[in-house]
Amino acid sequence: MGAKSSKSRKRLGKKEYESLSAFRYALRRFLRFSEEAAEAVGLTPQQHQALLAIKGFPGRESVTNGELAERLQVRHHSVVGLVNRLEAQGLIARAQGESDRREVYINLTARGAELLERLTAAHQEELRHIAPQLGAILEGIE
Amino acid sequence: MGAKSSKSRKRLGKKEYESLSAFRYALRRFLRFSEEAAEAVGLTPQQHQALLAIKGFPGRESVTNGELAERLQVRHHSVVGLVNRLEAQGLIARAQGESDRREVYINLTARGAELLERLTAAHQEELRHIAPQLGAILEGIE
DNA sequence: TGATTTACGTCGCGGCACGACATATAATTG
DNA sequence: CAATTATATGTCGTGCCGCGACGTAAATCA
Repeated sequence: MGAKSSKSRKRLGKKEYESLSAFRYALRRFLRFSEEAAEAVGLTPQQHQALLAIKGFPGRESVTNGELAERLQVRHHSVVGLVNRLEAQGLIARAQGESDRREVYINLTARGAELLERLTAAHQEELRHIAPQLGAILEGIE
Repeated sequence: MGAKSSKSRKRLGKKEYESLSAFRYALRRFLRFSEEAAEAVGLTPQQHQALLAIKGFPGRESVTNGELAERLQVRHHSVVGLVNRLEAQGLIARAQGESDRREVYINLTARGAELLERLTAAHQEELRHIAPQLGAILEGIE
């Protein structure tokens, strides 16, 4: 039948590209908001994400290096540098694992928690604002 | 009243941090998928986003440098380097603006369009897969 | 026409993610 | 229990990309 290409994949029309592009645009704008909020309190975007991943880890508020890497979706040794910079700023503290002394558990300091709280409040508000829009775009893709 | 801090902001409990962190985690996993899909066809993630932003621009399939910068949420001169690399790979073509000769219009070549089509199909499928999960997390934040 | 604005481009820097490799501790196994 | 293997963190050097500062050309305005 009307198969134009070798693989029998669905034809993609202008509308499909526009929907996907609109989704990425909305996403980039949210991430941009987030980047600027982080910088406004003296953090890089990645440092902010690390603090959130620690405090927001399911069931705990302390994570190992490897766990943090998984939550941030980066390699473990990328986390090392990130944690070094956060430690230098006094926003997190390292503690060697008790049962397994290879592990390093990372905790927020009071100062780290305070910065994160401010950022989190701002992000909640922004997300409440854009969530309906994001949802609408996603439905256009389905 | 029970105001502990100077600013009368809402108290944030463990649950709020976990919700926001879960959202960012889901987002990072999607972006990671996207990064790997792009690399699998020989593109950097940013190059893929540029192609999508061009082909998915509302009502047109050709954009100026400045428009592209806005859609990607980066500075205009960050786009210049990106477009240079895409042009070198034969994925896009530049054309000087007709009415305003300062403008540069960027179009996809056939090869650029072909790569983008493959990536777009894969992304649609992935998004259909994770959209419900993303929606559920977002409702937990509202 | 001179001054200002707009659009694109160049240059060098810094942050961060990565691959390759190193070190320390734990677990396994013969 | 010594030797091996697996796991967790850390070091080093590289490359991509976004940015600020600045430059150039074309359009617009006074």
